Amino acid sequence: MVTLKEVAAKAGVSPSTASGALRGLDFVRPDTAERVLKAAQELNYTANVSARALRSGRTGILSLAIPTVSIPFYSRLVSAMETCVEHNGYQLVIQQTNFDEQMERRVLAQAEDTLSEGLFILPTRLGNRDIAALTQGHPTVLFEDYSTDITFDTVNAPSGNGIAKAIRHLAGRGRTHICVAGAAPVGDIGTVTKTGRAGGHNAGHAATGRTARGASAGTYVANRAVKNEQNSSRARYERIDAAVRVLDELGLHDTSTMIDCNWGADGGIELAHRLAALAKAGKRYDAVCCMNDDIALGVIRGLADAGLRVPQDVAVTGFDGVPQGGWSVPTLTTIALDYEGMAATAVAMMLRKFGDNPVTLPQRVTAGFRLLERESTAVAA
Amino acid sequence: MVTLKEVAAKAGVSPSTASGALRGLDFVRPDTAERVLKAAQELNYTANVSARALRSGRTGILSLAIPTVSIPFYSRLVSAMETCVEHNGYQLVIQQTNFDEQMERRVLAQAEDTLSEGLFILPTRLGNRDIAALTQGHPTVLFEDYSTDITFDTVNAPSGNGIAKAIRHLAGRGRTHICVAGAAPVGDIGTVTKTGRAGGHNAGHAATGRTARGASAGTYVANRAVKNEQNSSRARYERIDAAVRVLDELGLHDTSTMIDCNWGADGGIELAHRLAALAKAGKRYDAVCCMNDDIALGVIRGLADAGLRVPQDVAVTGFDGVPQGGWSVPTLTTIALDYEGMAATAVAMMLRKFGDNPVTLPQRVTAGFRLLERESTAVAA
DNA sequence: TTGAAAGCGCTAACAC
DNA sequence: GTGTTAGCGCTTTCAA
Repeated sequence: MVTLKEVAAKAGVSPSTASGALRGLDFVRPDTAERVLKAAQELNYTANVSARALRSGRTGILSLAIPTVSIPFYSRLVSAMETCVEHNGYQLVIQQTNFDEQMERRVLAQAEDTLSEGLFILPTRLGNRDIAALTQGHPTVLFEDYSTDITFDTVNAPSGNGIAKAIRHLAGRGRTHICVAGAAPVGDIGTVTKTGRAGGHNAGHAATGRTARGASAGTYVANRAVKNEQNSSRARYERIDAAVRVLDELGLHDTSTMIDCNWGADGGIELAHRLAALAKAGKRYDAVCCMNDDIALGVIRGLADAGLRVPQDVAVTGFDGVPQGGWSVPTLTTIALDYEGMAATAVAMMLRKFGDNPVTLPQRVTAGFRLLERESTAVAA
Repeated sequence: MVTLKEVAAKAGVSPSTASGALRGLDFVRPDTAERVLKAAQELNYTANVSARALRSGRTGILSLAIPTVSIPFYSRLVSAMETCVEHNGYQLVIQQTNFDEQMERRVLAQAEDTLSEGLFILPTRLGNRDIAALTQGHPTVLFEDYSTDITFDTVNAPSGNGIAKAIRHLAGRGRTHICVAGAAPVGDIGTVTKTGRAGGHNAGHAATGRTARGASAGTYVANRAVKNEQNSSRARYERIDAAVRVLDELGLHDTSTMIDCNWGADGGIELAHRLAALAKAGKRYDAVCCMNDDIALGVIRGLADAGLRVPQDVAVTGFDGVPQGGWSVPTLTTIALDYEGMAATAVAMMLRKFGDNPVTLPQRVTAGFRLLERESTAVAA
């Protein structure tokens, strides 16, 4: 390995001058700088990053902990994050936590022990009390934190507003019997937290056919305590809240229902089968508002199994705007998220911490979104 | 930040002893070690990774350069790689090259300038001559390199064998007019390299309706020179080769065809529309063998547009075994890859370089696969 | 078994 | 402008 010292020697200057020249600092005379550059070139010199890191305290690495990269929502987020981080001159380490509490703990606990200068994490099992305890002041930015306190800089998907928009869209299409898929009715909240797992493997068990009645906004609010105590899948609650409120507002709570399911295609398929069975039994729903695109794609698949047509018999909406919804049969109406915007905001929040500006209080930013109207809701009831 | 020196002071020993104790070296007396550990605990000491890296030369970081993480094949691979790398005590940096030659160059050129101890790269634009020049001996493992020389340790998908299996499967289902989607006939190879882009944005333009006749194995082999010179999408050629050979062997080259398209769902959709037009004109194909799952999902979508039924009218196969094929309508018959196996092999190849074992010659490993029979080929012609 | 001393390669004060 | 000097925090000889 060729060192700075050798370059300096070859260029006939001191290491510090060489250092300055190589970093383009302007205290070096142009011709000197050129000589150094030439020497470096000839020796094929490349700075030792570890040494630089030790000296400067900057490693140029940020890390991102998400459940997995193989679920479309997360891979879109990772993709946007990598691009954004790279544009800011950093590299991105990824860590998959697999919806597992221990892995989330480990990532947080080891954050300080790592070359990483800062951690982005999308927690699914840990509350921000735990996170604060583990993170010990290490620069941290959260994704999808909906807790009542804002203790960390956070970037959230527009869960509430998005779901509201989707439901209004369905209602606007004349749908009156809406099944909210992936959200349990209030009475089941405890159950949700026990079995619920975004994209996970537990069989979703739901209080099928219950109407949202008992889950009116008022009732639900009373359950917030439970919600904060049990820190499972967070976006879920935000979306349930919104769904309940909008259904109430539209006067659809008697005809509609909320059914829990896994937040993956498997969950959607299963739920669709259950819906088909209900239809046979005379209880028809003419729309399914899914808590994410994977569920929605599964629902479309499951309805096809049962010979129910989308959108003629049942309209379906998703949430996230993952690419796959653009070429499913039928294509999926969804709430498209601004991934690039989310990434840009999160990275900006992180870099702000490194500057020597005064420290500001943590903020929570909700990403922009738009309703992507496609085939799965193209027909009015 | 609390340093080793402080821990040593608190424990009443020297830094070197403390260092040994913390790393569990056995020259330290047990009770001394315990004292050090206790001190470290109390001070909440955590070793400075940069310093350790500088001293030891080991950063514990590996990096993976792939076109993008938002295409399912790549995200599955990234997911498997992250898990595997983590199990081996390393962290994974990802870098998206976006099917762009300059980005691939940059990643390779900067590899040495990075905290990363080794680079995994799936090149799409660079030949391994270029790669060798840029990589300068930095530990490197390739994915998807099919060039004639084996100059790097490489892990490949079973492109040839996989496509062959898919085509045999279609033939076994009585399909005789097979369209190979995503592969241009020989005459167009030059064109492919100009416009072809895995998952990219160029509109695929194809010599529609040409049969594979002119593209028999013999003819094709003559074009290998071109193939090696132009290092675009590599898996492509391997798969074309196999397709041509098997179609020949099955006596289906007169009735079949090869049509180029983008390696994304958009390409598949477009191609399906073209196929539908051909069908109207009396030229029917009863099967489409796609070079990857994204194309296949697009083809299914595009055929639906035209009212052609899958699998009754047209059978469709994919390649890669991405999760989405498991819940499409219909579900997709595909060549499922062993992602975990690919990752394990690639990581083992990398770690072997770090050991002090004798250096062996580079190897090329082809991953295992199996045919996943699903609905898209469930009916015989 | 422990400690002192010497760096790993670089950057940042400070002097010249 | 440039060189000298002094570390960043750790590991690793080598002596004691």
